[in-house]
Amino acid sequence: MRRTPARRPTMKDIALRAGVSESAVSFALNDRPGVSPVTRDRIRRVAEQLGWQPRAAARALSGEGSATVGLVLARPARTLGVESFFLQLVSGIQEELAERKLGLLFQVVEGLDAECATYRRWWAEHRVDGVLVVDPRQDDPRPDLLGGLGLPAVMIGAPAPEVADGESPAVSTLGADDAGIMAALVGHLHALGHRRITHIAGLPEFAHTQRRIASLRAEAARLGLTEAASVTTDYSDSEGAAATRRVLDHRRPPTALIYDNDVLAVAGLAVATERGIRVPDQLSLVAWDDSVLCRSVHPALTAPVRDTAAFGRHAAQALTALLDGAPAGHTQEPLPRIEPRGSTGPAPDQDPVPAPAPQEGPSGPPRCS
Amino acid sequence: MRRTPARRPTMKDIALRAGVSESAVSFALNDRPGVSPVTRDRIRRVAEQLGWQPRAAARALSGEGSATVGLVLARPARTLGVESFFLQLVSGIQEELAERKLGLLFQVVEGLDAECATYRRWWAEHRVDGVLVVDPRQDDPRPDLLGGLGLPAVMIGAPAPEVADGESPAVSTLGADDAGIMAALVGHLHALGHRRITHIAGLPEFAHTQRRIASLRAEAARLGLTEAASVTTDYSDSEGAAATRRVLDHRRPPTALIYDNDVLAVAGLAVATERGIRVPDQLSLVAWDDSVLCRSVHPALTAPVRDTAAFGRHAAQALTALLDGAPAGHTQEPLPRIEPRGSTGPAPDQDPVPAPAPQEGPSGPPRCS
DNA sequence: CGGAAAGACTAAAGCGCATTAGCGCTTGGC
DNA sequence: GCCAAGCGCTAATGCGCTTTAGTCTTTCCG
Repeated sequence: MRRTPARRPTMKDIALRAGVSESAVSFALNDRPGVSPVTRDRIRRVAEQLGWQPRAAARALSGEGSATVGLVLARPARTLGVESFFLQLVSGIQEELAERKLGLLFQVVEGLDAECATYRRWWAEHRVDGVLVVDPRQDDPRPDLLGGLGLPAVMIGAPAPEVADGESPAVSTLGADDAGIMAALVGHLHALGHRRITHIAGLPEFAHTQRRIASLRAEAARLGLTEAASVTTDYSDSEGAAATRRVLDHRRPPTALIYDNDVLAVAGLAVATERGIRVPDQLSLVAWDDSVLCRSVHPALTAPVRDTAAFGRHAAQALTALLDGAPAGHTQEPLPRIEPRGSTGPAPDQDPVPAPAPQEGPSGPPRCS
Repeated sequence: MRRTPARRPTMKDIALRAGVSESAVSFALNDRPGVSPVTRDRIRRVAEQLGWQPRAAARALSGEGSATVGLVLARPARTLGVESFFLQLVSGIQEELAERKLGLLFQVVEGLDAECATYRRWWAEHRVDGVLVVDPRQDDPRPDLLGGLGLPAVMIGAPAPEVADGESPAVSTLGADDAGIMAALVGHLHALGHRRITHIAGLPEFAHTQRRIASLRAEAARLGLTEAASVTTDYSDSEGAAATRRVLDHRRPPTALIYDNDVLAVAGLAVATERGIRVPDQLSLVAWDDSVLCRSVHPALTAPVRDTAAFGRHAAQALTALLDGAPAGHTQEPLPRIEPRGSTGPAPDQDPVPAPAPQEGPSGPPRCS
């Protein structure tokens, strides 16, 4: 038999017990003037003794906001439970939110449209005070949408927006230096003697994918590398493996591969292992995001080591600043350091010999973007 | 310059426009009797036209519940962003919740105490109508806590609780057949000729860890395996690797290893690779949870393939049933199928030769639980 | 010593919704 | 032809909190 649940105390209970009016209680508990220090203390004691907590809905209804921020993840299911990145990010976000007693409303949806619909609904229902937005895109409709709704937002991993003089941007942005990282990775490989580098990228509609592709091209031009290219994938292991096979089937395959996330890189490493290509002797591999994964496989994967939890914390800080009334602005994350591990080494003198794959038919021609 | 955000319409606006009272609007929009079909339609149209959505706080305040369920993840940060399991689970949970227009309040905390504190706070603030609880433990305090608070809850991955006749359990449970899976895994390995099996387990305080350990012991006894043991870890890659090293350093090392999650297994595979132990010729590996990871590494890891998203969906269904007033009960997940992959093969005729680890001092004696 | 100002506190209204009581009208049964 | 019942709707209340507008008392100053 279920015990009848305890009734939660309200301010009225406190007022009764402390012998004051409800307003006095409100003033006392919200650090507002209007009550003497002694009364304040007494009220506080009673509140504590009763285990009172403000009822979220009542607060929200009387104009205080919902004390909640939202986060929507819009990724196809199969690439979802994959990257350590998100849980790390969320974990960092929470650290900051917990301090401010803000809740995190979380939603996983299939695509961009559903994501936008979620924002609209949250806005209409007053469910969140602001949102954190991930995976900025090319021609992203979300800043305008959120700006139009007047819903405070932080675009995580987006560059500073271009705004006309005097205008203030609709949303805050938290930049990750993709170009800088790419330059560092290419520099690392170039220093090891690599001249043919291929970039196995993620989804082309994401802005950071485009930035990385552009940066690779720029660095290649700067260093005089004529054979540097990017191919895009959907972040899934299968496409990572397939792209790797295609690239390695090339007449003059690259000596180094840069993968846009850990899953792609691990899948690529498996392809190399399967083909008997020695890493890093014949082929060097780099993963974009560091993770347990990168450290777990053998050889461990060279990767830029950034503090993802801190990234999340900064994003949450940018949002709380916005909620406090600060104008939207831009923050830039520091450039992470490249951690060289077993998967990168000096470029081979000769090209790696792509042994025919064990149980595989002839591969098609490599398709590079 | 930020546009002044649009004012969100309330029922009063609808009432005004439709020329009826607020109550009529409430009746019409909540499918309650008291308005004629024509008026109802008119009101509905106006509501739609205005893009009205019920304000969550107001609903909650007038006794309707918060339309939100909570999920707390209490895992040390370093083992967090690791398993695909959680995001998959959450993704499944959302599918169900989205249909019922329920939000998911998500929180990551450091430990059990913080988790319990979160439940208390959520309860006191009326922030959630129910919670989903993961990682059931030995002597878990959470069912009693939640039962006492009268907060509907579903323990994900917990066996049916023992309750006295006539009593109903405090919370619902959704069982995963750990014992059955372990039996199937041991059976698979036994059929391949393996006789020395070690189980690299997860955190000992989790109930499922204990169930798996007990099941391994039982199966070993049934099959007459004298050398079957479990060692526990914290799920981190480093402990997975360390445990693997210790076990392989044994005088007569096992020919098969069962890992309690994908990360441990991948770390174990890396150790084998690093030592030049051929998988599966000399050593077979099994991962408990299937994931992209298991499929990405080479050789791919044999694992029980369960539909984690469905698991999450079922958990959410159990909770919504509870919210609808159904009594707490138990549901059992079906036994997943074991997917044999490249990491398991016939037991070697001879023991695998544990080559001395490259840069490592002599290992201590293996410690098994 | 009178009046203004400041301080401590209370009363009351309002946030947006659900719900209950109640009002006026139409029907139906006898 | 009258009363009861039912329908369609409105008015009013309450959820728990914040906030504004007071009220009453004390203090300070000219």
